[in-house]
This record gives sequence, C-alpha cells and structure tokens, in this order.
Amino acid sequence: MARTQSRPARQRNAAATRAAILQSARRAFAKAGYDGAGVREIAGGAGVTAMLVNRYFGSKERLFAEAVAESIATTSVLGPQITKSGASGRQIAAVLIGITKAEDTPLEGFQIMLRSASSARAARIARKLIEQHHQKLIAAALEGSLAAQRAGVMLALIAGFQLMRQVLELPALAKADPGALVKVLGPVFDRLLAATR
Amino acid sequence: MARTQSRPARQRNAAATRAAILQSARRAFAKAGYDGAGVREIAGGAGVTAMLVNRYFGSKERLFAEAVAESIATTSVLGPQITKSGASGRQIAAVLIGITKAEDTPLEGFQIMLRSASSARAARIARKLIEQHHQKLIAAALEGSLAAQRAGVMLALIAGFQLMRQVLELPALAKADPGALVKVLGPVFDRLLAATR
DNA sequence: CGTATAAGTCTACAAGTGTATACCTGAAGA
DNA sequence: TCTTCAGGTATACACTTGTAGACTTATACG
Repeated sequence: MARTQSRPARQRNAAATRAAILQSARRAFAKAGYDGAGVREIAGGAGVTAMLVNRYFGSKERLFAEAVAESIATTSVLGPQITKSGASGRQIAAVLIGITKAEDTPLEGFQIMLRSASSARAARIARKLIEQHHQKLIAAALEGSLAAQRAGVMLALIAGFQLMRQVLELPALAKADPGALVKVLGPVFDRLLAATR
Repeated sequence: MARTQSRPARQRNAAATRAAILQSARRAFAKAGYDGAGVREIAGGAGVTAMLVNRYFGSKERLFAEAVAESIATTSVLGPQITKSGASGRQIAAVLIGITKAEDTPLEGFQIMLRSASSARAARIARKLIEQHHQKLIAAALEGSLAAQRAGVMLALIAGFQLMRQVLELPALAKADPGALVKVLGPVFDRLLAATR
C-alpha cells in the first residue's frame, strides 16, 4: 500500500504497459540519444521498474531498435510535403521551421538519429532506415538529373537545420523570426527542387 | 624500475605532455563524442595516467572545452573560403566536398560537435564556440539583409552534409561523384551568398 | 652530493550503468 | 475460498565512469 495510493496505478495490462515503455523510450532517446538515455529513466517515464523493460524487450539495444523503427514510421510529416507534385520551397521551409520550433517534434526519428550518431550501432540502424524511408522516396519524387544527390542534400539540410536550431540552439536560427527563416530557406529548397542544369 | 624499461618513456616535459593529451583528446572526442570518450582512454592515447589529465585540465569538461576550441581554431579551411570577398558557391562546395571525403578531416571541430550533440554540457560549449568563431565571422562577411540567418543556414548545411556523408554515410552522398556533388551544392551556396531579395 | 620541486602514478571512492535472480502480488478460474 | 500464474518489484552484482588525496620519482639547481 505504499505505491498504490500515490498514482492512478495502471491496471495490470501487459500490452498497455509495453506501449507505455516504448513511448517513454522514444521520448528519452530523442532527448538524450542512445547512450544518454538510461533504462531506469525510461522505465520511470512509464511508471514502471527498470527490470520490466528488460523483461519485455530483452535488452536496451533491442528496445532502441524497436523505438527507432516506430519513430521513423511515424515521421511522415515532411515526406509527403516534399514528394507531393506541386510543392514549393517556401512551403517546405515553412513546415520545417514549424516543426522544429517546440521541444517535442514530429521529427522524432531524425532527432533520435542526431543524438545517437556517436554510437556506431545506432548510426548503422539509423542509416538503413533513413535511406529506405526518406532518401529513396524523395529522390523518386524529384525530376531531372542527380535526383539521388539532390535528395541527399535536402536531407542534409533538414538534419543540419534541426541540429543547429533544436539541438545546439544556435541563436541566429533558434531565436529568429519564422518569416525571416522562410525567406532564407525557401529559395534554397527551390534550388534543390529545380532540375540541375 | 618497473615502468621505465618498457617504454621510451618520454622525458618529463609538462608542455609536451599537455599537448599530447590535448591531441589525444581531440581525436577521441571526434571519434566517440563527449560521453563516448573516457578520460582513461584519452590518457592512454597520450601514454599517461588518467589523473594527469585532470591535473592539467581540471576536469573532463574543461578538457573538452579546450579541445573543441583548438579544433575550431584549426578548422580554418572553410572560414576563409567563405569570408573572402570573391567566393563563389561552386568554390565553397568543392572545398567542402574535398574535406569531407576521408575519415580524418580538417573539420574535426564539426565532427566533435556532431558526435557530442547528445550531451547537454557539450552542446552548450559547442554552441558558444561555433557562434563566436564561425557564425559571426560568416555573417559579417555576407552582404544584404538577414545575414545572421543566412550564415546559420550555411552552417546547418555544412554540418548536415558532413553528418550525412561522413557520420551516417548515406550512399547518395558518400559514394557520389565529387563533380556531381559540386553541381548540386554549388548553386545552393550561391543562393545563400546572394543577398536575400 | 643533496635536496627542493615539478612531473607523474596508485589506490580508492562514490555514483551510475545494464542486467540476472529471487521475490511479491493481485486478479481470475476451479 | 483456495490455487495459480502472469504482471510487476526488490535486491544485488559486476562493471565503468569522473575525480580526490596521498604517494613516488626524476630532474635541475645550490
């Protein structure tokens, strides 16, 4: 009766608990990266003991793989925006600027990747998922030559922008007026959308 | 006489030892990031005990700050290229592509930043240095309005490109023909160099 | 030679990591 | 009501991390 009274104390439900752990893991990995997020912290975020995490997922590494897979699948905001036929650079820029504003972001998959880049295993997992889920889709939607390279540079720009704005919080990008950023970023995306001459 | 016979046993030279530690630290941080590189590992790379590191630098955090500062100062390849008056996007792109080719790179400072982004303390240190050493210089060299934002986006593009090409090794960028990459990246840099309309 | 002092190491500790084993507990079936 | 077993916790261990204090050793100077 020590713990039951302080919390709503979720019913004993394996599936729900598993889901809660996974969600907590996604948030923690996005915030601190693979090495930075501890199993106890993740467990705490789900209102659960550390050991239950290992009980359900086997190990931290397997938990990470599952969390990344889910996050990437959910990170579908920017993809459609870019791959739809009539997209303008200004639109893409506006969306990107919007979703890199708050702490919590739909670009969770990218966030995890950025913060886990130091871990070799994490990087390998991330590369595979990025390549298959984003790079190929964008490249396919681009017309003209060097589509793969242009898609790659777009992803680089997105990742770098997020890194500087959200992770490093470089003032020039983090505190800038969104309108001004659109003015700067829009034409850049336009260049990448346009077929290379 | 237990230890003296096994090694060349560098002469006792504070300055040289300090420099050796710093170099080892730069390499270790670039490879594994702030959290990933251990003090013992860094010390070992300099042929020295872990405690000597703290003796000379006070703490790991301060060692990191100094290592980043030195790396950033050394990372002077791109800065002059961008800030010189007659620079073209194509030239900048060519230089960037050249120095993001091999594993070892003159962009060590960026590399460290990328791999340490997960650590909050490391990010704070890196932000300060990046801001003062790169962002302000580039912004000052740019003509027209929104110079700070344009400089920030340039840095984002550089960091993102390096991340995707060197750290994640996205095939479209890592294995691409340099000439093709110049064709894609050059106009993008041109856009950022040109005054915003 | 003798000694002062800088250069460097040893041992240890407190905190944090992922994980294994043993344990408890609450709800459902008989 | 009693039993059963999945859902969950507590304790502990082996290891690693950054760092502190006491210790040793080599070099330069008198």
